[in-house]
Amino acid sequence: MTTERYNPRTAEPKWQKAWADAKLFETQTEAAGEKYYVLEMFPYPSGRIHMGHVRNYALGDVVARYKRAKGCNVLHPMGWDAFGMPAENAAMQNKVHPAKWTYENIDTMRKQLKSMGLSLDWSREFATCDVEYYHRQQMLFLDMLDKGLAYRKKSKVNWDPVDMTVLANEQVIDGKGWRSGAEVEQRELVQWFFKITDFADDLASALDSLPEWPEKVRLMQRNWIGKSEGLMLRWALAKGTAPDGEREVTVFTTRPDTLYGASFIAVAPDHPLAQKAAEIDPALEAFIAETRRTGTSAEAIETAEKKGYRTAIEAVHPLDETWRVPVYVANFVLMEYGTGAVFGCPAHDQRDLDFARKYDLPVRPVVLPPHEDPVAFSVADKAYVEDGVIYNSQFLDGKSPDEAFEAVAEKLEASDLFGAPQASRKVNYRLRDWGISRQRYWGCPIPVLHCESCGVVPEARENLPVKLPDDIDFEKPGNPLDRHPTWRKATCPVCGGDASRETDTMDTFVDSSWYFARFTAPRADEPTDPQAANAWLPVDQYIGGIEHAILHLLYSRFFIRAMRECGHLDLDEPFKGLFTQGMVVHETYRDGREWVAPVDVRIVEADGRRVATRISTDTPLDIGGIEKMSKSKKNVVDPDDIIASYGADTARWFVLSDSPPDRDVIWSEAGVEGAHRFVQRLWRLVTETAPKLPNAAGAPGTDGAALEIRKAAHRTVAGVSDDIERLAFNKAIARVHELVNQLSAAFGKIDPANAGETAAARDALSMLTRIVAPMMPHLAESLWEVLGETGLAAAAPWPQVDDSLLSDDTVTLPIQINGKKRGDLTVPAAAGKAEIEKAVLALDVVSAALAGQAPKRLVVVPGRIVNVVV
RNA sequence: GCGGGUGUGGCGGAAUGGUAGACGCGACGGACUCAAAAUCCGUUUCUGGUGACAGAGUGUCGGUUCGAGUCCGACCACCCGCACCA
Repeated sequence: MTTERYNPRTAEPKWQKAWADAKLFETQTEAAGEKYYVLEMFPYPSGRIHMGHVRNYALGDVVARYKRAKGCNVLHPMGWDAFGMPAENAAMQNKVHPAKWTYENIDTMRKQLKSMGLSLDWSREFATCDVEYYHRQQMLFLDMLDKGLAYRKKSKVNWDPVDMTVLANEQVIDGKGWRSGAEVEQRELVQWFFKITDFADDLASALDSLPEWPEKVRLMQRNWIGKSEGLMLRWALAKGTAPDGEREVTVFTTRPDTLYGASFIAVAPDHPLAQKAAEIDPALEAFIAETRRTGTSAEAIETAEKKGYRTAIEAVHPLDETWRVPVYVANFVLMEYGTGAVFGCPAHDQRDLDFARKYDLPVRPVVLPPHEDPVAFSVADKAYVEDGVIYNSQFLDGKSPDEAFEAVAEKLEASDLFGAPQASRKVNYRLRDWGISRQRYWGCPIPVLHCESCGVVPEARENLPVKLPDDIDFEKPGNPLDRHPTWRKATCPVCGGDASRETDTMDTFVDSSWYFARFTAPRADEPTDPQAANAWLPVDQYIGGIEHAILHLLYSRFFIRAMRECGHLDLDEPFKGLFTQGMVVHETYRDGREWVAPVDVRIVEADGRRVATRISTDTPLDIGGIEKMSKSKKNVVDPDDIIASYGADTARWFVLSDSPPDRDVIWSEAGVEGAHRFVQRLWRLVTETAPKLPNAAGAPGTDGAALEIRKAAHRTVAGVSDDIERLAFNKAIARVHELVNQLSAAFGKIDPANAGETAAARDALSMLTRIVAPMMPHLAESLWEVLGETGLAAAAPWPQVDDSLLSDDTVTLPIQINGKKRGDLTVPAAAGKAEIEKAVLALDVVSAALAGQAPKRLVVVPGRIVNVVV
C-alpha cells in the first residue's frame, strides 16, 4: 500500500481556518474551567519575525494548548511593543513615517505569526502605539503623578553636540556618537522619574513569594535592588583645606569596622564638594570635564581606567582627630549611589587597593585572617575581604567585623559633630528611580503642560489623549516634537492661560510594564477593568528572554504596585510563573570581511571536516563561531522560508526538541530535516496502521501485546504531562520518539483479528495524537481525522492515565562493587532490604570479589542500587 | 569593572547524590532498488583486545561521600545584563 506524504502546505491553512471559524481560542472571562493566563513577551515589530520569536511563541503555545486540553479556561493574547527608536531611524533613513513603518511591520508579522498556527486570542490584539492604548497609559501617568509616584529632577544624558540630540547608550560607541562620530558629552536635563525606590524593600522581599521564578532571576533582581545596611558617616574637613562654606563630607559605608584602615576619601565628580573645589582649582575643573567625556552607562564608567584627582582638602578621621586623610575626586564614584562619597580602606577592598597602589596611599590591614600572624601579615596586591579578627584598631581590637560595626556605630551615633550625631544607621539601595523621559517622537507623550503662571501642571483627564502629531519632520536634527510649529501650544487647564506641552515622551519600558493587564480588558475605557484584571492576573506562565531578567520584569512589578495604589487592580505580583528561554543561535560564515547568509552557503563534509562554500560563486568560506542570530552577521534564518518548505509543525517541533528551552538552541539545517522526517514518520505510522484496525471499538486487551502497548502509551502520557508541566519540552519529545519506536515495532506483530490488540493500538494512536497536538497542532488534526475521531483535536481533552499501568512487578538493580557496576539483580519490586542483601551476597560476582570475607559495608537503596564495599 | 549563568561522545543533549551518554542529528554497515532518493534493520564515548572483557572518561585542579556530571573550594573558557536597544 502506498501512502501519500503529509502535505503541510494544504493541511496547515485548512486547520488554521477551522480553528478560527470555531473561535476556539477566543476567551471568555466567564467561561468554565480554572483560569490560566499564558503570555509570551510581546514582540517589537522590527519587520519580520525571527527564529527567537518562533521559539518563544512555540513554547507558550504548547503550554496554552496543553492547559486547554486539561480543561483550563486559557487566556493567550498577543500584541505589539510598537514604540521605540528603530521606527525613527527608519524614518530618517528611508523617509517613511514611523507610524506607517510600524503598522506595516505589524501586518507582516501578524501574518507570519498566524502561519505558525498559534492558539492566540487575536480578538484582544493591540499595539502600544495605538492611541487607544497610550491614552490609557497617560491616564496611569496622571494617577501616578497624583499619588506622588512621578516627579521631575535633574539627570544626566549622553549629548551629541553635532546631531544636537540625546543618544541612547547603545548609540554611544567608544565615547562617540554613532551617526556623527562626535565626542559625546554628559549633559544635565530636567527629566521625569517614577518613584520605584518607594517600593525597593517590597520589590526585594517579595521575591521570596515567587517560587515559580528561576532562582537566578530572583538573585539578579535582589542584587540589582542591592539592599545594604550601613552607616551615614560625617567627616569634618580640616580647617584651612576646605573651600569656603564647606566643613564636612558625609560618606555611606557598609564597612565602618574597617575605619582604622581608612586612607582616603573619594567623592563623585559632580559631588557639590568637588564642584566647589573646582571653582578655585582649574586642574580639578579640567579633571571633572574629562570625566564628563565618558558615557553615562555604568559599564562605560566602571570599565574606564580608575582615576582620581587629589584635592587640597583633608578630612578628619572620625575616631582620631589628629589623623587626616586626603580627599580625592574619583571617576568611579557615582553621585547616584549612597551620598556620592566613600572612604577607601585599601587593605580590605580590591578597588580601593588598586586606587591606593596607583596613588601611593597607605595600605593598613585591620582585619586579620584566621591563623595569620599579626606582625607578618600584609596585603600586597590582593585585598583581604573575608571574615577575621579586627586589629590595629584601638578599641575595636579583638572584635569580629560584625561586633566592630556595632561598636563604631554606637560610638559615633552618640558623638557630636557640629551639633548633630556624627553617624546614623541607614539602609541604602543600589536601585535608582526610573527615569522615563525620552527626547524622542515615537513614544507616549507625557501628558503635562508648562504654564507660565502655574508652572508644571498635569493635563486634564478629559483632555486626554495627548496625541502625537502626524505632520512631523525628521530632516532636521533634534526632537521633532520640540520643533513642531503648533503642537506645543496648549491651554493651561488650571488658569486657562497659554501653556506649552511637555515634549518628552515615555521610555518604551513603560508601555511594556502593564500591557499584560490591558490584555484582560483590551477595550475598556479606563486603563483596566479591575474585575477582569483581578480575575485573570497574575499571569500564570510568562515566557521570554533572559535579557529581560532585570529591567522589564522589575518595572512591571513596580507598575502593578503603583496601579494597585491607584485602584486599577488589586494584585501583589504580575507574573506567578516565569520562564526564561535561551536564544536561537547559528553558525557564522564569512568571505574575507564580508558576512554570508546561511541560505547562500553549502556545507560539505569531507574527511570528517566541514567545508563551507558560497553557492553562487563556489568560493570557499570561513566557518566562524556560533552566535546569536543578528542582521549584522547575517546568520539569520527566515522562519517564512522554513514554514514554506517544511511547514509550521516542523519548525515548531525543531525549536522544541533537542535543546532544553532555557538554553540556547543552535539552528541547523540537518536538525530541521530530522524534524520533518519525524512529521512524515508519524503520518505514516497512523495512516498505515489505521486501516488495519477495523474492529477496534471494544475494550483494549489486558495481557500480552495489548498490555505492552497500553503500558507504553500510558507511561508516555504520564511522562509527557510531567515534562510539559515543567516546560521540559525536549524531554517530552524524546519520550514521544520512544513511544513511536515502540509502537512501530509492536504494530508489526499485531493480529488484526485480535480485538483486544487492535483496540489497544487504536487507543495508543489516539493518545499519541493528543500528546503531540500541543507541539504539532496541524498534523495532530490530520491524524485525528484519519483515526476517525470526532471534532477537532485542538478541542479534545488530554488523555487519562491509568496509574496501574505505570509500575512493574519486578525491578532490576545495578550491583556495584566499590562503586563500580559489576552486575545486575532482578528482584520483586516489593523486596525488602534484608531480602535484597541475601540475594546480592549469593551473586557470583559478589562472592568472587569477597573471596570468603564479609563485606566492609553493604549499601542497599531499595528500588535504585546496591553497593558492596570490600 | 560589577552582577548572573553555562561547560557531558563527531554534534544537540539525557541522568530525585545511585548503571554516564536516554532521545535526536551525523557517520558507518546491511536490506529494498536496474540505480538513486525515500524507507527499514544494525553499529556508533575513547583506548587496548578477534572476543569475553579490561582501563579511562562529564572544562581544569583539589575536597566531601559507600558512591559525584550532580554537593563544596579555587581556576579557565564562553554567554547574558549593567538603568536611553527592545
